[in-house]
This record gives sequence, C-alpha cells and structure tokens, in this order.
Amino acid sequence: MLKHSKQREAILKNLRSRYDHPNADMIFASIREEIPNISLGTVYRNLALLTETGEILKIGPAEDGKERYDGHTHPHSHFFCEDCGTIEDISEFFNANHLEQQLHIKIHEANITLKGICQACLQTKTN
Amino acid sequence: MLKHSKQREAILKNLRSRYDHPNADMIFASIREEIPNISLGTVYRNLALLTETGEILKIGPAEDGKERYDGHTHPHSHFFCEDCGTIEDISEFFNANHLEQQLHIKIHEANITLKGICQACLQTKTN
DNA sequence: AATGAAAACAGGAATGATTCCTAAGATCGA
DNA sequence: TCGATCTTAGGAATCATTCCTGTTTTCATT
Repeated sequence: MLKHSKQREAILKNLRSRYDHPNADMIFASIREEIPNISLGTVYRNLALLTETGEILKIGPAEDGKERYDGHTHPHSHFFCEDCGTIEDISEFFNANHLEQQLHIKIHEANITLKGICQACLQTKTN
Repeated sequence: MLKHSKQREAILKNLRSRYDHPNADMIFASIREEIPNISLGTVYRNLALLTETGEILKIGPAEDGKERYDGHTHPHSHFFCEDCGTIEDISEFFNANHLEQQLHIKIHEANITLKGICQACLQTKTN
C-alpha cells in the first residue's frame, strides 16, 4: 500500500510545474528550498516510484549521462541539444525537414527508439 | 595523429563481425581470448576513439544502464526488448503497426530521439 | 637499422550517479 | 490510541566509466 508523504507530493508538484526536464540533483536542489532536510536518496526513491505508477516519465540519460525526468506524460518526443544540453518537447508529427524549419533547429541525428517485447520472449510467454 | 594499434584493430574487427550490440565488458571478454592481457581501460578508450571517428556507433544505454556499441554504421534504428534486454536492428521504414506484424514483436513505446543544435545555440554561433 | 617524440598500453586508483542499509519518524485502518 | 507498514534521513556501498602513471609501441626522420 502506498502511503502519502509530503516529500513525494513535493517532488510531483515540482515536476508538474516545470518544463526543463531536470535530473535528480536539480529536483533535489529545488525541493530543498521547501523541505531543507530532504535527502537525495528520498528523491531517487520517489522518482522511481512515480515513474512506476506512470505519474512522471524518465527520459533517457542526456549527454552528461544523467537521467532526466518529465512531469508531463502526454505523448510527445524530445529534442536533445548536443551543445548546451537542453531538452525540448516535440509535439509535432515527425518530419525532419519540416521540424528544422518550424523550430529553427539543426537536426544531426534522428533515432527511433522502440521498446517492447521481442519475438523470442513473446513465444516463451505463450508456453 | 592516430597510430595503429593491434588492440584497436581487434576491437573494430570484433564489432564488425557481430550483431548483438555488446557492452564494453562483453567486448573486453571477447578480445581477451586473442589478447589475454588487454586492459578494460584500453577497451573503453578505443571505443570512444572509434565512436569519435565514426567507425562504430554508441547506442544509448540499455535497461541495465550500460552503453552498447554497434559496428555497423549504415542508417538504422534499434529495438530494445524490455524483457530479455536484446537489441535488434530495425531497417524498415517506421510504422508501428506494420512493424509489429512484420517482426512479430509487441511495441509498448516508440520514441523519436532527435539530436542537433537548438535555436539558442545556433544564434550564439552566428554572433 | 637507430633515434626520439607522440600515441598507446596495462594496471590500478578515482569518480560520481545511483542504489542500498538501518534506525527513527510518519501514516492510517481498526 | 495502537500497531503494522511505509517512509525518511543520512551515510555507506555499488559499479560502469574515466583518469593517472610509468612503461611500451609506433613511425617519420635520420
């Protein structure tokens, strides 16, 4: 059973209010202003919990190798700037040339990352 | 200037000959059969070098958090199985439903990851 | 073939994001 | 109010990756 905690609530509220795809440390720093003695471990544990319940998204590590979190769970993609490291939301339908012109960005790499269950695992499950 | 080394050559040859998207440790184990006293640091250093020269690809960390490498650099995408952790190549044009039927897989998540330079950075460069 | 500077290496220590551990504190149904 | 269970703070542990150092290899030039 999941019990209420002001720490978890603060973390969720923080993520819901921002659009900069922060990492655990950035969230930690933010929450600290409100709950000065919160521990980094608590931030990590609750980010994992909230990700599991689907209330937030964990978006693959950025160039710096740190995981980023997104409090907005509607279907959308992300644009990683290789220069400054910012991560922008992409809601438009995917079309590289169109996107470059529309968002005034330069796309070097466009990868589709698919996750699911492979053929071998699907067959194992049927047995 | 880049000097020849049998260690780097062995790593490249190893990656060119396999299709399982290994991590640094798997490559280390493989090369060790040929060069028993190669060090893990050498493997990491050369993987970084080969990635920089474009001879291999580093494909984002898998579920286990470890980086994977791909010795085949033609444009293609990857499919990560969330169950067994295997990574499969995807060459077909992207269409989730079509792919599921064609490859007999179950797609839970399809993310487009874009990398490049954001508007702010492009403007800074012009200055 | 010998020389020397640059690049690479092996081995091991350091780093750092994330996870784990434990005793104390908060939550909540009964 | 009580107790079972969940959560927390704080700090230690983990472990993939990077860094360091003294030694070895490469290779253009003699």
